[in-house]
Amino acid sequence: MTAENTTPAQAADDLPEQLRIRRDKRARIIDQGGEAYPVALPVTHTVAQVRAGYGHLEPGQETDDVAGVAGRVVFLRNTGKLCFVTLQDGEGNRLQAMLSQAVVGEDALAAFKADVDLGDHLFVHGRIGSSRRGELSVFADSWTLASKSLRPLPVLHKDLSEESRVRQRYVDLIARPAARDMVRLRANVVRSLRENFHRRDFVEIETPMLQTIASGAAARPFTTHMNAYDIELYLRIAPELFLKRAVVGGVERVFEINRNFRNEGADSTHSPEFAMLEAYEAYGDYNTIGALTQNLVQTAALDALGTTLVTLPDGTEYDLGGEWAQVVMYDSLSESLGEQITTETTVEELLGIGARLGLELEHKATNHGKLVETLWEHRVGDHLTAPTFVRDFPVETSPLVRAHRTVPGQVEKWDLYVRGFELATGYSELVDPVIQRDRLEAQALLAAAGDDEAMRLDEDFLVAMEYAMPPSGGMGMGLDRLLMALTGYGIRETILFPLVKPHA
RNA sequence: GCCUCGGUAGCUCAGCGGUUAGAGCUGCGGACUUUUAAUCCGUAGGUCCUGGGUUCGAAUCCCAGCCGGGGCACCA
Repeated sequence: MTAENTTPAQAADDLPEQLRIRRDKRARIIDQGGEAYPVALPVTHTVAQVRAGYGHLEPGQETDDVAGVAGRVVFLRNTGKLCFVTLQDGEGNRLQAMLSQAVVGEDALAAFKADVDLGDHLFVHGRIGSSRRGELSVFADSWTLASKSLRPLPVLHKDLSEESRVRQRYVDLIARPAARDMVRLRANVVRSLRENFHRRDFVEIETPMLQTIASGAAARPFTTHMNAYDIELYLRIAPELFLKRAVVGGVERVFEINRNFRNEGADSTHSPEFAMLEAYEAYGDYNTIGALTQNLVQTAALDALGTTLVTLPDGTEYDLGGEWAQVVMYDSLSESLGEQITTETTVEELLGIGARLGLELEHKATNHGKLVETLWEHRVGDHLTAPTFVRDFPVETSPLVRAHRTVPGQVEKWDLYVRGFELATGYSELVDPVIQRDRLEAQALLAAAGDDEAMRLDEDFLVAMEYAMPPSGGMGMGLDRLLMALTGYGIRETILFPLVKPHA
């Protein structure tokens, strides 16, 4: 044995039996002059190509077509002088190979039995045909180990525990079809969104992740430190203020698909890092950007699922298609409460309503807007399942939105609710730099008073706005949440590698 | 942050004060040339999450902590 090929004895002693045996097999294969990890293999067909080209074969029908195919071993059946092995590709396509002693020879078959385990990558070469039982197969005339797995596969007929799924997604992807599907579904959704934007002549840009002021949303940021300049930096909580700078500079139809970071709670609808789509359209408003959002979601559903009719894991269905419902926040809240709520309703009255409903609202008592939004979420938002635009928000909670064109005290903002969670939000953007400065200064006062989620004042953003931003519609949509809406899974299932606490 | 349920073999789980902690799959040895989670015979594999405590005796009961699921609170 060479030093490179030897597992240190001390480590090997601590290893569970099944891991130790596989390490020993690897070492033995290499010692005997074989390769456990060959650099290249003469692959001529993918598993999918063989299935597509020969799926029609009758049971027992053989061809003279020869293929070299590789895949991960997911089943092994040994009937003595004939072995069956099922190879799986990354998408979950499977193809059987048959190794007969009469074809590969006694030594090659014995080596196959000794060297190949479940989970290994295997290359087989041989004629394509169908077994007597009708299983499409490669009748191997030779085989080669493509990559030796040192760890056993989990049982493939039961799902991994939820913890193992996220901690070892690579295993989850091998074992669970839904995990494989989510990766492709997410990619197809993102592609659909991008292509839709490109068809509309939107320009995709990337704005800073590291920011000296984290603003553009009401959220607590992550902090970090830059050594070269010796300054504290924030991970962005939203791209909004930079996308607006771009609009000021003339990128008048602009979008970004990228990550935001918020240092807050994590649950089935919240992840500390999450993917966000934001888009701004000059000479649009919250109506045009709402229509755009509806089309983006519906087109993504059609492109990725083939339908706007979503079937959830529990079997229930709902439709993302058609014209989405619209409700006005104050009207729907008034209707739900059976009493009129307006921008004139006082904080004391709202607290009284909350108390009658048994809600703890004292920590929200800083202003009218927060109370109205909280009451609305409890009474209306949590129960909205069909996609619904909720329109016209209180001004206090929306410092970046322009005043409603006819209703005093409200702003032209909608939230898009689907299945009880907020999927997207859209504005008629506030472009008056004087009002914008007033709004952010008011937020700064809240921050100074201890509200650590008040929006920060970004002076350079205000200077940019003073160069005049055209009237615009803007929207932001949680990409992970779009996947949730399309699949019914929790946010951590939509993220390939979600943050997981390390074991102690 | 609070409440609640869970953490046992490589994987999925049972056992919930009383012999030496079990099952299925997996592994290892053997039989078998058409299997589909092959079958059959034999066999190995465990800091029972961690640390304290109670007890003649703890995987099991109590306390503290770590990690995870669900719910509440906060947030998108």
